[in-house]
Amino acid sequence: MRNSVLSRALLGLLAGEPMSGYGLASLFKRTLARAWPARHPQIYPALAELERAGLIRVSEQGPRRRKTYAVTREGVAEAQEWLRATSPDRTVRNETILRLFMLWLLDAKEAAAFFDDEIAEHRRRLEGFEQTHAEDEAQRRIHGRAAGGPAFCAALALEWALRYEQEYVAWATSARDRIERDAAKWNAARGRRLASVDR
Amino acid sequence: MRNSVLSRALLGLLAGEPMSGYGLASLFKRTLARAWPARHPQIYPALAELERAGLIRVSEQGPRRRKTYAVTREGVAEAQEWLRATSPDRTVRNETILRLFMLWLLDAKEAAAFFDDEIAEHRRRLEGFEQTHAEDEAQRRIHGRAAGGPAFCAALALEWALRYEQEYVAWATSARDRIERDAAKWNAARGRRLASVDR
DNA sequence: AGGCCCATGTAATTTGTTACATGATTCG
DNA sequence: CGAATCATGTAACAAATTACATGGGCCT
Repeated sequence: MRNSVLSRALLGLLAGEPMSGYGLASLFKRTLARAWPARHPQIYPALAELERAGLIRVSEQGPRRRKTYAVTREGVAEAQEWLRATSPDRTVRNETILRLFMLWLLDAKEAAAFFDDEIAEHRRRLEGFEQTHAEDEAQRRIHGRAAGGPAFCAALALEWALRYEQEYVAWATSARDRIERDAAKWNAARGRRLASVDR
Repeated sequence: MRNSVLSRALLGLLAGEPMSGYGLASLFKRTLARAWPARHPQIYPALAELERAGLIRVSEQGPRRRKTYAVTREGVAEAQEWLRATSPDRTVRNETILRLFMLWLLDAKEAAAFFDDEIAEHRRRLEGFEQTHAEDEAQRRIHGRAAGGPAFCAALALEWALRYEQEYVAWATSARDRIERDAAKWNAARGRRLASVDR
C-alpha cells in the first residue's frame, strides 16, 4: 500500500464516521492539521487506491458528484492490524527549535523578539484549545460521553494540545526573560563568535 | 535557493563551527534529529550549492577527501536575514497523535499497551536528556558559560526537550490509567461504533 | 589482513505541496 | 445573478528517504 500512514489514517477516520474526500480534507484542515497535515491532492488519489483495494466503498452519492466513503470490514481489520503490529515513527520536525540553534546569530533584542512572536502565536493556539475544551465539557455535561470511541480519543488529543501549549509558553517566556536580563552577555558572546568568521 | 530551511540550517551550524559534510550529518544524527532530521544525501548536494553561491567555502582539506566548510560573511548575512525576515513554519507532524485519533479501534487492553510503549520510549528519551543536562551543568560549573553563543542556544533547546518529555510522560500516564480504569466503558463504546461497519 | 568508521557522492523512489482546471449548488 | 463554498480531480514541482556505489585510513 502506497503511503501507509495517510492511507491508514483515512481508514481510521472513515471507521469513525463515513465521509467524502472533501469532508476528510476539511477534517484535516480543522482539527488534524496540528498532528498530520494532509491536503486534497494527497487525499483523493489515496481514497481511489483504498477503494480499488476493497478497504473502503462508496456508501452514498450526493449532489456535486459527492461520494461518501465508508470502511469495509477488511478496511477496519487493516487499520487495526497497522495499529497493533507497527510502532509510530516518532520523528518530529520543528523548525522553531532548529532556528533556536542558530538564534545566537541575532543580537539580544532580535532574539527576544523571536521569542515574543513564539509566545504570542502559541498563546493564541492555547486560547483556541481552551475554548474547544470548554465547549466539549459543556457538551459532555448534557449528553455524557463514554470513556471510549472517537470523541474520547479526540478529547485525549486535545488534552495533550493544551498541556503542550501551556508548557511551550512557559518555556519560551522563561527563555525570553533570561535573554533580556543577560542581554550584554548575549551580545558579547555573539560578537566573539562572529569575529572569527571569514578569516 | 533550493531547500531554504536545510540550507539556512547548514549556514547557521557552520557559523557556529566549521565542519565537514560528514560532521554535519553526525550532528544532525546525534543532536538535531529531534528537531530536524536530515541525512547525508540531502546535506552534500546542499553544501555544493551553498559553495557555488559563495555562502560557504572550503576552509581546510583533510584525509579521506574531507572538506571542512566555513561560512563566508555573505553566508552569515544570509542566515541572519532569514531569521529576521521570515517566521518559522510551525507545522508539526506527530504520528503518535494521529494514531491516537483512531485508537478506539483497539480494545482497552491494546490501547493501554499503546500508551505503555509511549511511556517507556519517552522515559528513555527523558533519561538521556537528563544525563546530557547533568553533564552540561558540570561543564558550566568548571568553565562557566555566557548567556549567548551556540552552546547557550543548545542548552535552551535541551531545556525544551526536558519539559516536553516530562509533560508527555505525565499526559500518557494519566491517559493510560483512565483507559484501564474505565476499560468496560471503553470496550462498550468501541463495540457500538464497530457494529455499524459494513452494513 | 580484516573490520570498522570516516567520508563523499549519485540514483531511484516516495511523499508532500502548489498550481492548474473544472463544474455544481446554495445563499443572499 | 454573483459570490462563496462544495466537490473532485491532475500536473508540475520540491523535499526527503532508501538504496547503490566507492574508497581511504585507523586499529588490532
